[in-house]
Amino acid sequence: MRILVAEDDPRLVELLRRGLTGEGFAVDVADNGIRGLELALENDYDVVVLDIMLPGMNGLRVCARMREARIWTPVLMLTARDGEYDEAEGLDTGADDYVTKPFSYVALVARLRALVRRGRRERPPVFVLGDLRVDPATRRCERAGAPVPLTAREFAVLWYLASRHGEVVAKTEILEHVWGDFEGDVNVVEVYVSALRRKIDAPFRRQTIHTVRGAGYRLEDLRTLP
Amino acid sequence: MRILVAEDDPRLVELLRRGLTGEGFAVDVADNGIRGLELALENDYDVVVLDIMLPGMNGLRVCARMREARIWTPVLMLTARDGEYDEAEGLDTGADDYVTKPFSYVALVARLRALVRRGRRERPPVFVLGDLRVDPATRRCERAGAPVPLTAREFAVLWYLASRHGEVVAKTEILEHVWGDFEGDVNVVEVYVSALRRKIDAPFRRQTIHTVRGAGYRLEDLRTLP
DNA sequence: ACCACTCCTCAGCTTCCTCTCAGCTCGGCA
DNA sequence: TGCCGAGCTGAGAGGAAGCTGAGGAGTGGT
Repeated sequence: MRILVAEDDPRLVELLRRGLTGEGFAVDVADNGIRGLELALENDYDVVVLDIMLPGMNGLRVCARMREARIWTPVLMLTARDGEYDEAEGLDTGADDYVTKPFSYVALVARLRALVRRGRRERPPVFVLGDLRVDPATRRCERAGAPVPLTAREFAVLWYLASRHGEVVAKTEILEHVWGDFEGDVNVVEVYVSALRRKIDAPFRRQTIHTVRGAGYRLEDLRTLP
Repeated sequence: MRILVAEDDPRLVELLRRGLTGEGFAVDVADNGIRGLELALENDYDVVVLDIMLPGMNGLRVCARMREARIWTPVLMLTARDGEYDEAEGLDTGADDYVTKPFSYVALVARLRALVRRGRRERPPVFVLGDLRVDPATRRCERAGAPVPLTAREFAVLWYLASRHGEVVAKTEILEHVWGDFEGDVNVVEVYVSALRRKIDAPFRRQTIHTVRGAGYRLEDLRTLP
Protein backbone atom coordinates (compact mmCIF):
# COMPACT_ATOMS: atom_id res chain seq x y z
CA MET A 1 0.00 0.00 0.00
CA ARG A 2 1.51 3.23 -1.07
CA ILE A 3 1.07 6.17 1.21
CA LEU A 4 2.04 9.82 1.10
CA VAL A 5 2.73 11.66 4.34
CA ALA A 6 2.85 15.45 4.13
CA GLU A 7 4.11 16.69 7.46
CA ASP A 8 6.77 19.15 8.48
CA ASP A 9 7.67 18.00 11.96
CA PRO A 10 10.76 15.84 11.40
CA ARG A 11 10.28 13.83 14.57
CA LEU A 12 6.74 12.91 13.67
CA VAL A 13 7.79 12.12 10.12
CA GLU A 14 10.45 9.74 11.32
CA LEU A 15 8.02 8.03 13.64
CA LEU A 16 5.48 7.59 10.90
CA ARG A 17 7.97 6.52 8.30
CA ARG A 18 9.35 3.74 10.46
CA GLY A 19 6.05 2.65 11.84
CA LEU A 20 4.16 2.59 8.57
CA THR A 21 6.95 0.90 6.69
CA GLY A 22 6.84 -1.85 9.25
CA GLU A 23 3.11 -2.15 8.75
CA GLY A 24 3.59 -2.89 5.09
CA PHE A 25 3.12 0.58 3.61
CA ALA A 26 5.44 2.02 1.00
CA VAL A 27 5.92 5.53 2.42
CA ASP A 28 6.73 8.75 0.58
CA VAL A 29 7.24 11.93 2.55
CA ALA A 30 6.83 15.61 1.74
CA ASP A 31 7.84 18.27 4.24
CA ASN A 32 5.83 21.04 2.67
CA GLY A 33 2.51 21.48 0.94
CA ILE A 34 3.80 22.22 -2.52
CA ARG A 35 5.98 19.15 -2.67
CA GLY A 36 3.11 17.15 -1.20
CA LEU A 37 0.79 18.24 -3.97
CA GLU A 38 3.39 17.46 -6.62
CA LEU A 39 3.85 13.95 -5.33
CA ALA A 40 0.11 13.41 -5.01
CA LEU A 41 -0.38 14.45 -8.62
CA GLU A 42 2.46 12.31 -9.95
CA ASN A 43 1.86 9.08 -8.14
CA ASP A 44 -1.02 6.79 -7.47
CA TYR A 45 -1.24 6.53 -3.68
CA ASP A 46 -3.67 4.38 -1.77
CA VAL A 47 -4.06 6.99 0.95
CA VAL A 48 -2.64 10.42 1.76
CA VAL A 49 -1.97 11.93 5.17
CA LEU A 50 -1.95 15.71 5.21
CA ASP A 51 -1.02 17.91 8.10
CA ILE A 52 -3.39 20.85 8.03
CA MET A 53 -0.61 23.31 8.87
CA LEU A 54 2.11 22.98 6.29
CA PRO A 55 4.69 25.42 4.94
CA GLY A 56 4.14 26.43 1.34
CA MET A 57 0.54 25.41 1.00
CA ASN A 58 -1.74 24.25 3.74
CA GLY A 59 -3.23 20.81 3.86
CA LEU A 60 -6.75 21.95 3.05
CA ARG A 61 -5.61 23.56 -0.17
CA VAL A 62 -3.51 20.57 -1.12
CA CYS A 63 -6.55 18.41 -0.68
CA ALA A 64 -8.77 20.77 -2.64
CA ARG A 65 -6.27 20.86 -5.50
CA MET A 66 -6.09 17.10 -5.56
CA ARG A 67 -9.84 16.88 -5.91
CA GLU A 68 -9.78 19.49 -8.64
CA ALA A 69 -7.34 17.26 -10.46
CA ARG A 70 -9.85 14.43 -10.05
CA ILE A 71 -7.68 12.45 -7.72
CA TRP A 72 -9.99 10.68 -5.33
CA THR A 73 -7.41 9.00 -3.16
CA PRO A 74 -8.67 8.98 0.44
CA VAL A 75 -7.20 11.79 2.51
CA LEU A 76 -6.68 11.83 6.25
CA MET A 77 -6.10 15.23 7.84
CA LEU A 78 -4.00 15.83 10.88
CA THR A 79 -5.35 18.79 12.82
CA ALA A 80 -4.10 20.58 15.88
CA ARG A 81 -6.58 20.97 18.67
CA ASP A 82 -6.17 24.75 18.79
CA GLY A 83 -9.32 25.21 16.80
CA GLU A 84 -7.76 27.45 14.22
CA TYR A 85 -9.20 25.16 11.58
CA ASP A 86 -12.31 23.26 12.26
CA GLU A 87 -13.49 19.98 11.05
CA ALA A 88 -16.28 21.34 8.89
CA GLU A 89 -13.92 23.32 6.77
CA GLY A 90 -11.81 20.26 6.15
CA LEU A 91 -14.70 18.07 5.20
CA ASP A 92 -15.65 20.77 2.77
CA THR A 93 -12.43 20.43 0.87
CA GLY A 94 -12.95 16.72 0.45
CA ALA A 95 -10.96 15.06 3.22
CA ASP A 96 -12.21 11.66 4.27
CA ASP A 97 -11.15 11.50 7.89
CA TYR A 98 -9.66 13.53 10.70
CA VAL A 99 -7.23 12.88 13.46
CA THR A 100 -6.51 15.50 16.07
CA LYS A 101 -3.00 15.99 17.38
CA PRO A 102 -1.73 14.64 19.62
CA PHE A 103 -2.96 11.30 18.43
CA SER A 104 -2.41 7.69 19.25
CA TYR A 105 -0.29 6.01 16.63
CA VAL A 106 -2.39 2.88 16.83
CA ALA A 107 -5.59 4.79 16.20
CA LEU A 108 -4.04 6.58 13.24
CA VAL A 109 -2.98 3.32 11.63
CA ALA A 110 -6.38 1.79 12.24
CA ARG A 111 -8.03 4.68 10.47
CA LEU A 112 -5.58 4.59 7.61
CA ARG A 113 -6.37 0.96 7.06
CA ALA A 114 -10.06 1.68 7.16
CA LEU A 115 -9.57 4.36 4.52
CA VAL A 116 -7.50 2.12 2.29
CA ARG A 117 -10.15 -0.50 2.44
CA ARG A 118 -12.97 1.88 1.76
CA GLY A 119 -11.19 3.71 -1.00
CA ARG A 120 -11.86 1.18 -3.66
CA ARG A 121 -11.32 2.94 -6.90
CA GLU A 122 -14.30 3.14 -9.16
CA ARG A 123 -14.07 0.49 -11.80
CA PRO A 124 -14.39 1.08 -15.48
CA PRO A 125 -17.91 0.33 -16.65
CA VAL A 126 -18.93 -3.14 -17.65
CA PHE A 127 -20.08 -3.40 -21.20
CA VAL A 128 -23.31 -5.28 -21.75
CA LEU A 129 -24.84 -6.18 -25.08
CA GLY A 130 -27.78 -8.50 -24.82
CA ASP A 131 -26.47 -11.49 -22.92
CA LEU A 132 -22.85 -10.67 -23.69
CA ARG A 133 -20.88 -9.09 -20.84
CA VAL A 134 -17.40 -7.68 -21.14
CA ASP A 135 -15.82 -6.51 -17.90
CA PRO A 136 -12.49 -4.76 -18.23
CA ALA A 137 -11.85 -4.61 -14.47
CA THR A 138 -11.94 -8.34 -14.03
CA ARG A 139 -11.04 -9.04 -17.63
CA ARG A 140 -13.89 -11.40 -17.90
CA CYS A 141 -16.26 -12.07 -20.68
CA GLU A 142 -19.45 -14.03 -20.41
CA ARG A 143 -22.16 -15.03 -22.75
CA ALA A 144 -25.54 -16.09 -21.37
CA GLY A 145 -23.96 -16.30 -17.92
CA ALA A 146 -21.28 -18.72 -19.06
CA PRO A 147 -17.69 -17.51 -18.72
CA VAL A 148 -15.82 -17.37 -22.01
CA PRO A 149 -12.06 -17.58 -21.67
CA LEU A 150 -10.30 -15.10 -23.93
CA THR A 151 -6.63 -14.46 -24.50
CA ALA A 152 -5.23 -11.01 -23.91
CA ARG A 153 -5.32 -10.08 -27.56
CA GLU A 154 -8.78 -11.43 -28.13
CA PHE A 155 -10.04 -9.51 -25.15
CA ALA A 156 -8.45 -6.31 -26.38
CA VAL A 157 -10.04 -6.62 -29.79
CA LEU A 158 -13.45 -7.38 -28.34
CA TRP A 159 -13.16 -4.52 -25.92
CA TYR A 160 -12.34 -2.09 -28.65
CA LEU A 161 -15.25 -3.24 -30.77
CA ALA A 162 -17.50 -3.04 -27.72
CA SER A 163 -16.40 0.49 -26.96
CA ARG A 164 -17.61 1.43 -30.40
CA HIS A 165 -20.55 -0.90 -30.71
CA GLY A 166 -23.02 -0.03 -33.43
CA GLU A 167 -20.34 1.69 -35.46
CA VAL A 168 -18.44 0.17 -38.32
CA VAL A 169 -14.81 -0.09 -37.29
CA ALA A 170 -12.15 -0.41 -39.96
CA LYS A 171 -9.55 -3.12 -39.65
CA THR A 172 -6.84 -0.50 -39.78
CA GLU A 173 -8.45 1.28 -36.84
CA ILE A 174 -8.48 -1.90 -34.86
CA LEU A 175 -4.84 -2.43 -35.71
CA GLU A 176 -4.01 1.03 -34.64
CA HIS A 177 -5.86 0.95 -31.34
CA VAL A 178 -5.22 -2.59 -30.25
CA TRP A 179 -1.77 -3.23 -31.64
CA GLY A 180 -0.46 0.31 -31.53
CA ASP A 181 2.03 0.22 -34.33
CA PHE A 182 1.95 -2.85 -36.43
CA GLU A 183 3.90 -3.42 -39.58
CA GLY A 184 2.20 -6.53 -40.84
CA ASP A 185 -0.89 -7.52 -42.71
CA VAL A 186 -4.41 -6.58 -41.56
CA ASN A 187 -5.06 -10.29 -41.78
CA VAL A 188 -4.16 -10.55 -38.06
CA VAL A 189 -7.35 -8.72 -37.33
CA GLU A 190 -9.32 -11.21 -39.38
CA VAL A 191 -7.63 -14.03 -37.51
CA TYR A 192 -8.67 -12.58 -34.17
CA VAL A 193 -12.18 -11.76 -35.24
CA SER A 194 -12.47 -15.32 -36.42
CA ALA A 195 -11.29 -16.61 -33.05
CA LEU A 196 -13.74 -14.34 -31.24
CA ARG A 197 -16.65 -15.51 -33.32
CA ARG A 198 -15.69 -19.09 -32.61
CA LYS A 199 -15.77 -18.35 -28.88
CA ILE A 200 -18.56 -15.89 -28.27
CA ASP A 201 -20.91 -16.43 -31.19
CA ALA A 202 -20.81 -19.87 -32.77
CA PRO A 203 -21.30 -22.02 -29.63
CA PHE A 204 -24.31 -19.93 -28.69
CA ARG A 205 -25.76 -19.71 -32.16
CA ARG A 206 -25.51 -15.95 -32.05
CA GLN A 207 -24.10 -13.39 -34.42
CA THR A 208 -22.64 -10.35 -32.74
CA ILE A 209 -19.65 -9.45 -34.87
CA HIS A 210 -20.78 -8.52 -38.35
CA THR A 211 -18.58 -8.13 -41.37
CA VAL A 212 -19.18 -5.00 -43.41
CA ARG A 213 -17.53 -5.84 -46.66
CA GLY A 214 -14.98 -3.28 -47.77
CA ALA A 215 -15.40 -1.29 -44.56
CA GLY A 216 -14.70 -3.30 -41.43
CA TYR A 217 -16.62 -4.88 -38.58
CA ARG A 218 -19.61 -3.87 -36.51
CA LEU A 219 -20.50 -5.21 -33.09
CA GLU A 220 -24.22 -5.43 -32.72
CA ASP A 221 -26.64 -7.50 -30.76
CA LEU A 222 -28.90 -9.50 -32.97
CA ARG A 223 -31.20 -12.37 -32.27
CA THR A 224 -30.37 -16.01 -32.44
CA LEU A 225 -29.43 -17.52 -35.73
CA PRO A 226 -32.15 -19.47 -37.51
CA MET B 1 -29.73 -0.31 26.11
CA ARG B 2 -31.05 0.91 22.83
CA ILE B 3 -31.46 -1.56 20.01
CA LEU B 4 -32.56 -1.38 16.39
CA VAL B 5 -34.20 -4.35 14.76
CA ALA B 6 -34.50 -4.32 10.96
CA GLU B 7 -36.68 -7.24 9.98
CA ASP B 8 -39.65 -7.57 7.70
CA ASP B 9 -41.38 -10.62 9.11
CA PRO B 10 -44.10 -9.12 11.38
CA ARG B 11 -44.39 -12.20 13.55
CA LEU B 12 -40.68 -12.31 14.23
CA VAL B 13 -40.67 -8.58 14.87
CA GLU B 14 -43.42 -8.87 17.43
CA LEU B 15 -41.64 -11.70 19.15
CA LEU B 16 -38.42 -9.75 19.35
CA ARG B 17 -40.05 -6.50 20.39
CA ARG B 18 -41.79 -8.09 23.32
CA GLY B 19 -38.93 -10.28 24.36
CA LEU B 20 -36.24 -7.63 24.15
CA THR B 21 -38.36 -4.97 25.81
CA GLY B 22 -38.82 -7.43 28.66
CA GLU B 23 -35.06 -7.85 28.84
CA GLY B 24 -34.62 -4.14 29.35
CA PHE B 25 -33.84 -3.02 25.80
CA ALA B 26 -35.45 0.03 24.22
CA VAL B 27 -36.43 -1.39 20.84
CA ASP B 28 -36.85 0.46 17.54
CA VAL B 29 -38.09 -1.43 14.53
CA ALA B 30 -37.67 -0.94 10.79
CA ASP B 31 -39.46 -3.18 8.35
CA ASN B 32 -37.25 -2.35 5.39
CA GLY B 33 -33.60 -1.62 4.69
CA ILE B 34 -33.89 2.02 3.83
CA ARG B 35 -35.77 2.90 6.99
CA GLY B 36 -33.33 0.77 8.93
CA LEU B 37 -30.40 2.74 7.58
CA GLU B 38 -32.09 6.04 8.32
CA LEU B 39 -32.70 5.07 11.91
CA ALA B 40 -29.18 3.75 12.31
CA LEU B 41 -27.75 7.02 11.02
CA GLU B 42 -30.02 9.21 13.15
CA ASN B 43 -29.81 7.44 16.45
CA ASP B 44 -27.10 6.12 18.66
CA TYR B 45 -27.90 2.45 19.23
CA ASP B 46 -25.95 0.06 21.36
CA VAL B 47 -26.49 -2.76 18.94
CA VAL B 48 -28.25 -3.32 15.63
CA VAL B 49 -29.94 -6.47 14.35
CA LEU B 50 -30.17 -6.70 10.55
CA ASP B 51 -31.97 -9.29 8.57
CA ILE B 52 -29.88 -10.01 5.52
CA MET B 53 -32.92 -10.16 3.23
CA LEU B 54 -34.79 -6.91 3.54
CA PRO B 55 -37.03 -5.03 1.17
CA GLY B 56 -35.58 -1.79 -0.13
CA MET B 57 -31.94 -2.42 0.70
CA ASN B 58 -30.44 -5.64 1.91
CA GLY B 59 -28.81 -5.99 5.29
CA LEU B 60 -25.30 -6.23 3.94
CA ARG B 61 -25.62 -2.90 2.22
CA VAL B 62 -27.17 -1.28 5.24
CA CYS B 63 -24.23 -2.45 7.28
CA ALA B 64 -21.73 -1.30 4.69
CA ARG B 65 -23.36 2.14 4.60
CA MET B 66 -23.26 2.42 8.36
CA ARG B 67 -19.55 1.67 8.35
CA GLU B 68 -19.02 4.21 5.59
CA ALA B 69 -20.69 6.73 7.84
CA ARG B 70 -18.26 5.65 10.57
CA ILE B 71 -20.87 4.18 12.77
CA TRP B 72 -19.21 1.35 14.59
CA THR B 73 -22.20 0.08 16.50
CA PRO B 74 -22.01 -3.71 16.70
CA VAL B 75 -24.13 -5.38 14.05
CA LEU B 76 -25.68 -8.82 14.25
CA MET B 77 -26.88 -10.32 11.00
CA LEU B 78 -29.78 -12.68 10.63
CA THR B 79 -29.23 -15.04 7.74
CA ALA B 80 -31.35 -17.70 6.19
CA ARG B 81 -29.65 -21.03 5.78
CA ASP B 82 -30.29 -21.14 2.08
CA GLY B 83 -26.77 -20.10 1.39
CA GLU B 84 -27.72 -17.31 -0.91
CA TYR B 85 -25.48 -15.03 1.09
CA ASP B 86 -22.51 -16.51 2.79
CA GLU B 87 -20.79 -15.55 5.95
CA ALA B 88 -17.69 -14.32 4.23
CA GLU B 89 -19.56 -11.67 2.35
CA GLY B 90 -21.19 -10.48 5.53
CA LEU B 91 -18.00 -10.26 7.52
CA ASP B 92 -16.56 -8.40 4.62
CA THR B 93 -19.03 -5.60 5.04
CA GLY B 94 -18.21 -5.30 8.71
CA ALA B 95 -20.83 -7.27 10.58
CA ASP B 96 -19.83 -8.51 14.02
CA ASP B 97 -21.86 -11.64 14.43
CA TYR B 98 -24.16 -13.99 12.65
CA VAL B 99 -27.24 -15.92 13.58
CA THR B 100 -28.79 -18.35 11.17
CA LYS B 101 -32.54 -18.64 10.97
CA PRO B 102 -34.29 -20.41 12.53
CA PHE B 103 -32.60 -19.48 15.79
CA SER B 104 -33.18 -19.89 19.46
CA TYR B 105 -34.36 -16.71 21.11
CA VAL B 106 -32.19 -17.36 24.15
CA ALA B 107 -29.10 -17.73 22.00
CA LEU B 108 -29.89 -14.53 20.16
CA VAL B 109 -30.20 -12.55 23.36
CA ALA B 110 -26.97 -14.05 24.69
CA ARG B 111 -25.11 -12.94 21.58
CA LEU B 112 -26.66 -9.49 21.68
CA ARG B 113 -25.48 -9.06 25.23
CA ALA B 114 -22.01 -10.21 24.28
CA LEU B 115 -21.92 -7.66 21.48
CA VAL B 116 -23.11 -4.86 23.68
CA ARG B 117 -20.50 -5.75 26.26
CA ARG B 118 -17.78 -5.74 23.65
CA GLY B 119 -19.05 -2.41 22.49
CA ARG B 120 -18.01 -0.42 19.50
CA ARG B 121 -14.38 -0.53 18.59
CA GLU B 122 -12.47 0.86 15.68
CA ARG B 123 -13.28 -1.67 13.09
CA PRO B 124 -10.28 -3.62 11.95
CA PRO B 125 -10.80 -4.03 8.25
CA VAL B 126 -10.31 -7.74 7.78
CA PHE B 127 -10.53 -9.21 4.33
CA VAL B 128 -12.29 -12.52 4.15
CA LEU B 129 -12.36 -14.63 1.02
CA GLY B 130 -13.85 -18.00 1.63
CA ASP B 131 -11.72 -19.48 4.39
CA LEU B 132 -8.85 -17.09 3.80
CA ARG B 133 -8.56 -14.21 6.24
CA VAL B 134 -6.19 -11.31 5.80
CA ASP B 135 -5.99 -8.97 8.76
CA PRO B 136 -3.87 -5.90 8.18
CA ALA B 137 -4.32 -4.75 11.76
CA THR B 138 -2.47 -7.71 13.17
CA ARG B 139 -0.60 -8.48 9.96
CA ARG B 140 -1.87 -12.01 10.20
CA CYS B 141 -3.18 -14.34 7.63
CA GLU B 142 -5.08 -17.54 8.16
CA ARG B 143 -6.42 -20.21 5.92
CA ALA B 144 -9.12 -22.59 7.18
CA GLY B 145 -8.45 -21.34 10.70
CA ALA B 146 -4.75 -22.20 10.54
CA PRO B 147 -2.32 -19.30 10.82
CA VAL B 148 -0.06 -18.90 7.82
CA PRO B 149 3.23 -17.16 8.55
CA LEU B 150 4.08 -14.60 5.90
CA THR B 151 7.05 -12.31 5.51
CA ALA B 152 6.47 -8.59 5.39
CA ARG B 153 6.72 -8.44 1.62
CA GLU B 154 4.52 -11.42 1.08
CA PHE B 155 1.92 -9.94 3.34
CA ALA B 156 2.04 -6.60 1.59
CA VAL B 157 1.47 -8.22 -1.79
CA LEU B 158 -1.40 -10.29 -0.49
CA TRP B 159 -2.93 -7.30 1.23
CA TYR B 160 -2.88 -5.28 -1.94
CA LEU B 161 -4.43 -8.07 -3.96
CA ALA B 162 -7.03 -8.52 -1.24
CA SER B 163 -7.90 -4.84 -1.26
CA ARG B 164 -8.75 -5.23 -4.92
CA HIS B 165 -10.07 -8.75 -4.88
CA GLY B 166 -12.02 -9.73 -7.94
CA GLU B 167 -10.15 -7.27 -10.12
CA VAL B 168 -7.21 -8.07 -12.31
CA VAL B 169 -4.17 -6.27 -10.94
CA ALA B 170 -1.22 -5.68 -13.22
CA LYS B 171 2.24 -6.61 -12.03
CA THR B 172 3.34 -3.04 -12.53
CA GLU B 173 0.53 -1.85 -10.28
CA ILE B 174 1.60 -4.27 -7.60
CA LEU B 175 5.13 -3.00 -7.95
CA GLU B 176 3.98 0.57 -7.65
CA HIS B 177 1.75 0.09 -4.65
CA VAL B 178 3.76 -2.44 -2.70
CA TRP B 179 7.31 -1.44 -3.50
CA GLY B 180 6.69 2.25 -4.10
CA ASP B 181 9.35 2.94 -6.65
CA PHE B 182 11.23 -0.01 -7.90
CA GLU B 183 13.81 -0.03 -10.63
CA GLY B 184 14.07 -3.74 -11.26
CA ASP B 185 12.27 -6.43 -13.15
CA VAL B 186 8.61 -7.28 -12.58
CA ASN B 187 9.86 -10.79 -11.98
CA VAL B 188 10.03 -9.96 -8.25
CA VAL B 189 6.28 -9.90 -8.28
CA GLU B 190 6.20 -13.33 -9.86
CA VAL B 191 8.58 -14.59 -7.21
CA TYR B 192 6.36 -13.34 -4.42
CA VAL B 193 3.18 -14.59 -5.97
CA SER B 194 4.85 -17.95 -6.31
CA ALA B 195 5.79 -17.88 -2.61
CA LEU B 196 2.28 -16.88 -1.62
CA ARG B 197 0.78 -19.69 -3.61
CA ARG B 198 3.11 -22.13 -1.95
CA LYS B 199 1.91 -20.92 1.44
CA ILE B 200 -1.75 -20.09 1.16
CA ASP B 201 -2.93 -22.21 -1.75
CA ALA B 202 -0.93 -25.34 -2.44
CA PRO B 203 -0.96 -26.88 1.09
CA PHE B 204 -4.71 -26.45 1.22
CA ARG B 205 -5.36 -27.58 -2.32
CA ARG B 206 -6.93 -24.25 -3.06
CA GLN B 207 -6.47 -21.76 -5.84
CA THR B 208 -6.98 -18.16 -4.83
CA ILE B 209 -4.39 -16.27 -6.82
CA HIS B 210 -5.11 -16.62 -10.49
CA THR B 211 -2.82 -15.66 -13.32
CA VAL B 212 -4.42 -13.69 -16.10
CA ARG B 213 -1.91 -14.03 -18.87
CA GLY B 214 -0.88 -10.76 -20.38
CA ALA B 215 -2.76 -8.79 -17.72
CA GLY B 216 -1.78 -9.63 -14.17
CA TYR B 217 -3.21 -11.49 -11.22
CA ARG B 218 -6.65 -11.82 -9.73
CA LEU B 219 -7.43 -12.78 -6.15
CA GLU B 220 -10.60 -14.73 -6.04
CA ASP B 221 -12.21 -17.27 -3.82
CA LEU B 222 -12.79 -20.48 -5.65
CA ARG B 223 -13.56 -23.93 -4.46
CA THR B 224 -11.10 -26.65 -3.69
CA LEU B 225 -9.03 -28.12 -6.45
CA PRO B 226 -10.11 -31.51 -7.73
C1' DA C 1 31.57 -14.27 14.46
C1' DC C 2 27.93 -17.09 13.26
C1' DC C 3 23.26 -18.31 12.34
C1' DA C 4 18.65 -17.43 10.69
C1' DC C 5 15.96 -15.07 7.82
C1' DT C 6 14.35 -12.11 4.27
C1' DC C 7 14.77 -9.89 -0.11
C1' DC C 8 15.97 -9.86 -4.61
C1' DT C 9 18.49 -11.60 -8.99
C1' DC C 10 19.19 -14.89 -12.31
C1' DA C 11 18.74 -18.61 -15.50
C1' DG C 12 16.51 -22.67 -17.10
C1' DC C 13 12.26 -24.45 -18.07
C1' DT C 14 7.27 -24.86 -19.39
C1' DT C 15 3.19 -23.23 -21.21
C1' DC C 16 0.42 -21.39 -24.45
C1' DC C 17 -0.03 -17.01 -27.37
C1' DT C 18 0.73 -14.54 -31.36
C1' DC C 19 1.26 -14.04 -35.93
C1' DT C 20 2.27 -15.87 -40.67
C1' DC C 21 0.95 -18.41 -44.44
C1' DA C 22 -1.59 -20.81 -47.78
C1' DG C 23 -5.61 -22.54 -49.40
C1' DC C 24 -10.23 -21.86 -49.08
C1' DT C 25 -15.12 -19.61 -49.34
C1' DC C 26 -18.11 -15.97 -50.30
C1' DG C 27 -20.26 -12.01 -52.56
C1' DG C 28 -20.53 -8.87 -56.26
C1' DC C 29 -20.46 -8.06 -61.03
C1' DA C 30 -20.36 -8.70 -66.16
C1' DT D 1 -21.96 -18.76 -65.15
C1' DG D 2 -17.35 -17.54 -64.37
C1' DC D 3 -14.05 -14.32 -62.53
C1' DC D 4 -11.88 -11.49 -58.96
C1' DG D 5 -10.97 -9.43 -54.83
C1' DA D 6 -12.30 -9.53 -49.95
C1' DG D 7 -12.61 -12.16 -46.16
C1' DC D 8 -12.17 -16.71 -43.42
C1' DT D 9 -9.68 -20.22 -41.10
C1' DG D 10 -6.63 -24.41 -39.83
C1' DA D 11 -1.93 -25.44 -38.97
C1' DG D 12 2.38 -24.61 -37.02
C1' DA D 13 6.91 -22.06 -36.00
C1' DG D 14 8.70 -19.08 -32.96
C1' DG D 15 8.69 -16.50 -29.13
C1' DA D 16 6.79 -14.08 -25.15
C1' DA D 17 5.01 -14.59 -20.55
C1' DG D 18 5.19 -16.82 -16.51
C1' DC D 19 7.10 -20.19 -12.87
C1' DT D 20 10.48 -21.69 -9.71
C1' DG D 21 14.85 -23.46 -7.52
C1' DA D 22 19.32 -21.85 -6.28
C1' DG D 23 22.15 -18.54 -4.40
C1' DG D 24 24.26 -13.96 -2.97
C1' DA D 25 23.72 -9.69 -0.32
C1' DG D 26 22.01 -7.60 3.52
C1' DT D 27 20.16 -7.43 8.33
C1' DG D 28 19.31 -8.56 13.02
C1' DG D 29 19.79 -11.50 16.89
C1' DT D 30 22.82 -14.22 20.03
